[in-house]
Amino acid sequence: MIILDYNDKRPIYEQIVDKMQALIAGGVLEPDSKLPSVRSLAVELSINPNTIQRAYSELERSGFIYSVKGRGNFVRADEHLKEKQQNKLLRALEKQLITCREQGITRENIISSVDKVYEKREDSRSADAPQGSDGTDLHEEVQDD
Amino acid sequence: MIILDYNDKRPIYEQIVDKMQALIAGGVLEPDSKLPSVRSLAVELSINPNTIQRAYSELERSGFIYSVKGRGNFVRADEHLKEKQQNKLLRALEKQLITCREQGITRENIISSVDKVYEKREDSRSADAPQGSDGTDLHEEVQDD
Amino acid sequence: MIILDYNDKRPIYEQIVDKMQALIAGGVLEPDSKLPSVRSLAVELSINPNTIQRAYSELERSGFIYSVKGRGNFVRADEHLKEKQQNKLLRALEKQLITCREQGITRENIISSVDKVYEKREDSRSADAPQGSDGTDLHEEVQDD
Amino acid sequence: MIILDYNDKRPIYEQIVDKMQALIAGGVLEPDSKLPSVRSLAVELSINPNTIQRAYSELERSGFIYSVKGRGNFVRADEHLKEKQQNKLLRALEKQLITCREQGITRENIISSVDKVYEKREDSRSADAPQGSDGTDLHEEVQDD
DNA sequence: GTGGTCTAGACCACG
DNA sequence: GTGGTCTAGACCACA
Repeated sequence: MIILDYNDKRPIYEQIVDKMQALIAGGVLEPDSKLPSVRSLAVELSINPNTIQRAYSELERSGFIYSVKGRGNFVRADEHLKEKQQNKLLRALEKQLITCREQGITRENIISSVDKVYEKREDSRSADAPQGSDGTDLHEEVQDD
Repeated sequence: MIILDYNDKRPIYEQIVDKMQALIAGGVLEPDSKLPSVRSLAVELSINPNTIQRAYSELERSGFIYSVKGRGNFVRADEHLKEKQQNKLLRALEKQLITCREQGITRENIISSVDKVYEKREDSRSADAPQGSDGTDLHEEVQDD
Repeated sequence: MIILDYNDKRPIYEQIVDKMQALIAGGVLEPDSKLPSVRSLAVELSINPNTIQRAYSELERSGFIYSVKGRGNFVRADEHLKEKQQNKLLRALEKQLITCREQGITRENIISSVDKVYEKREDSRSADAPQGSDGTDLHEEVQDD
Repeated sequence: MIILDYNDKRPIYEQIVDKMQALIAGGVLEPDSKLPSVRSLAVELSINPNTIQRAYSELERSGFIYSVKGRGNFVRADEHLKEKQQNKLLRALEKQLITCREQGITRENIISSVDKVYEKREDSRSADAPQGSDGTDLHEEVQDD
């Protein structure tokens, strides 16, 4: 379910947080369902339990999960999570759009990119998945040159 | 010309690199014009000269400037620089668009954001600046929750 | 009678202890009346009997109940219980008041909060409940930021 | 400046966070002043640097400080911090007041406690300290019995 | 078994 | 020297 990318500059715990947020906001993980335990996920990803612990702490802090001592970590039931998540993404997108605009990229260029991304999906969606679901790479890094 | 933001998570040298790249690609710094010396810029920004040196090295590596031993650093005359820069931005944008799509954001939502960013500017552009100019914060940070 | 809050950071057994203490000190549970058995309460709350056992042990230790082997757990008849409970609350309140004072909060601010809490209740009390009754969450958690 | 209480149930990092928040919101630590480095404070308190790191992370997350890699941690300049901090305390106080009210404690009892705390200070203030400053124990624990 | 905290020691990026 | 991440291993409280 979660694939770590050691070439990614972002820390491991952050990669986990992002994937989990996407999975939760995307509805793949249902409210009140139990997440893998800290130790078991650590074994599964072959990383240190402390790193999982940190990821889970972040997720709890940001309201995606709640943890009960002695029982485990559970997906928080919050109707507005998906909406919040989407707003966050849109705000981030707008910041990037401003940069594009400032560098002289035209609105047409942008729309063209949007279409490229969305039309590709439109094709595969009907034959493939019910809705955006699997690829969950938030904030992916971009090579500098 | 360059304003450092210590609240920004990105390292100082990277802020400088991004700013310079924007200034060069945007045409504010003209081809073959001389950049401030490492030492003077370090004084001006009151930071460590090593940091400036690193930024200049990065800029040289990515082809935005060239350095002449004993004379200084100069803006590279490259017709395709602007284009390369824009392509880089568009590729980054598309990655984020994919994430948006995967989280269930509709094409309409995206277009709406695009319009928000571009319409606002259309107004000010005619009265203000000929083209993308100063506000050039790439990769700007976004609050997590 | 008892509602567990799994979002609450406090351990389950402590939530039970606090609730019981409030019910007993508030007179809802009368002296010498029998508490639900460990097993039945565990079933009712669908939690581990060990947890109930621990809560009851704590209650016995702090003098709120007494247990008779083979017969069950009973509310202790102690005239001073209510008073002790109130003193405990007042001492806790004073500790927090000291913190408030140290952070520059004025006596007027405090009084204003006191009035907010007590006036609201004055209205509802006559039409509602004879005295402090159920909502009895000690140490309730407060969002950090 | 910071005294750890190993008898306190609260984790060490949280004790540090609370003290620091009090010191910052109380104006003892001035905006943009540098905090002790992670390592040096660890030595001073004779605890592990990781623990300090965690405390500082929490402080940054909650907006009290900002950190610059390679330079250190600095007090954030935020006019509203003190206000926010006081509001947080007042909200926590009100929760506790509700509990008091529910346990039958009268408004008079409360006021009496408030006066006890504030009058005592009024005496010592004129002869002692200019304003609430030194004692900085937020959320202090209260014995159960 | 679960989560949570802490230590000891290491490595990296930044300035 | 600074902060930040990660590992390994330990201990505790809770259910």
